[in-house]
Amino acid sequence: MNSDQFEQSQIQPLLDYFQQLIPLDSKEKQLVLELFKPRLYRRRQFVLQEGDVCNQFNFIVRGCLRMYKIDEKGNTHILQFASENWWLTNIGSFHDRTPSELEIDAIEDTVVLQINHENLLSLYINAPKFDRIFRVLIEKSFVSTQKRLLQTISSTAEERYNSFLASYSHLNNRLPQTQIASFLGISPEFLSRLRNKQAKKA
Amino acid sequence: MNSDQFEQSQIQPLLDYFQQLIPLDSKEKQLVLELFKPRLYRRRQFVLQEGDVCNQFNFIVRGCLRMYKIDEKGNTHILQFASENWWLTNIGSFHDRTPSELEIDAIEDTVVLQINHENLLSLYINAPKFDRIFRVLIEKSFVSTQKRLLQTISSTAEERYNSFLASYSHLNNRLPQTQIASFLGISPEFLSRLRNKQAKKA
DNA sequence: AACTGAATCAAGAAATAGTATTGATCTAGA
DNA sequence: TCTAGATCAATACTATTTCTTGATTCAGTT
Repeated sequence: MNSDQFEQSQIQPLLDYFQQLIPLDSKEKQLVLELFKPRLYRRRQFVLQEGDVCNQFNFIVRGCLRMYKIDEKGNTHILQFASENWWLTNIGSFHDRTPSELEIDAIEDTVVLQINHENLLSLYINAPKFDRIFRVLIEKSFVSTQKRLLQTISSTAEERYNSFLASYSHLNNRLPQTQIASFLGISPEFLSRLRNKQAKKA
Repeated sequence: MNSDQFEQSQIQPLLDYFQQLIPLDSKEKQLVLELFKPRLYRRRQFVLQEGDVCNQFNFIVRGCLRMYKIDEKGNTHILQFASENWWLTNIGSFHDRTPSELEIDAIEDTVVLQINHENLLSLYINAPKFDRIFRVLIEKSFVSTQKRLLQTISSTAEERYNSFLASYSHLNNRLPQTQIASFLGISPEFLSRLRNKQAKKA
């Protein structure tokens, strides 16, 4: 498979995604084809390192990324997972062109379609419909972050785990327990016990 | 260990290295301290990815890096290993500011001291002695590449393996056999048989 | 004071991924 | 037609990652 075929075969999920929000005309499709580039990240590979300016907006075709912060004690706190058909970027760093405090890396081998800052601006200029599309998609992410914050400040670990299950059931068996624990803000051991408890109940 | 202490403790091998070639005065040492930055790469982490411009000149403090090319069939061919007290950079890409066809990644967790393109130029301007130092060190690498090329076009796999042993005996037990095979340009299975054969002889 | 929801630490166990070996078969070039 | 090597498949071995469990601790409830 040469790299052109690779691009062809990977771009479709993104076109479908846009199409579902607002139909695109052929000029717009063409722009997407030109400006989004596929890229493979291997497990554990960094997509964004602390201190670098985030220059990419990523659409996940397959695999799974995580965005997280490492605190002074060296503990990692996962802000967000992103798997198939989700977006991930450090939008603060991307927008303001400031060094990122967050890191992004791949939990599994992951194929993304990415557009860099410059090309995204050019996309907005050449096809203003994408202003709306990106507004909508950012709203979606924003809302889901709000929900999660609310969960976090109002629930016990078990409740948070259950709502993780409700929203991300497809990731529950796919991700190592340590990652889920770090997303929920509990210790891996405690998550192990929660799971055990629930298994016995059922 | 805070990051200052980390820098302090890691820079010495590089100062020793330079010192051995040509003694440095304190201003020059100071420049080295300011312009070279320590960095840790974890096993499998990329130092340079295909398509990016190589912007760093790396001195290996500990660990091991490899520079390689992935061909159209997906096979990887290792051009060079670099372990303690060696240098590694894609000098073509670094010098011409062109996208790299080669990749560099870490075979082991590796600490390097790196200087970027801009800072290296500034080092040459502020301390012309480094023109000579870097000329010497690049000559060394050049000569060893020539030797290897000559080996490659003139010897059997077994001879090449033996001369790998002669030059890199410290890496023989440290690197996975697959990596050595890819360096020698043979299949891992065949290397296994070569080793077996030599073990029986002895 | 006792209970609950958690954390931390240590030790093993289980699962997975990475690496090496071996035999069988195939191939290109001297 | 030899020889130096590749390729494929199966198995074995090793190392790393992940999970589980018990013991202990701790800070806020009740």
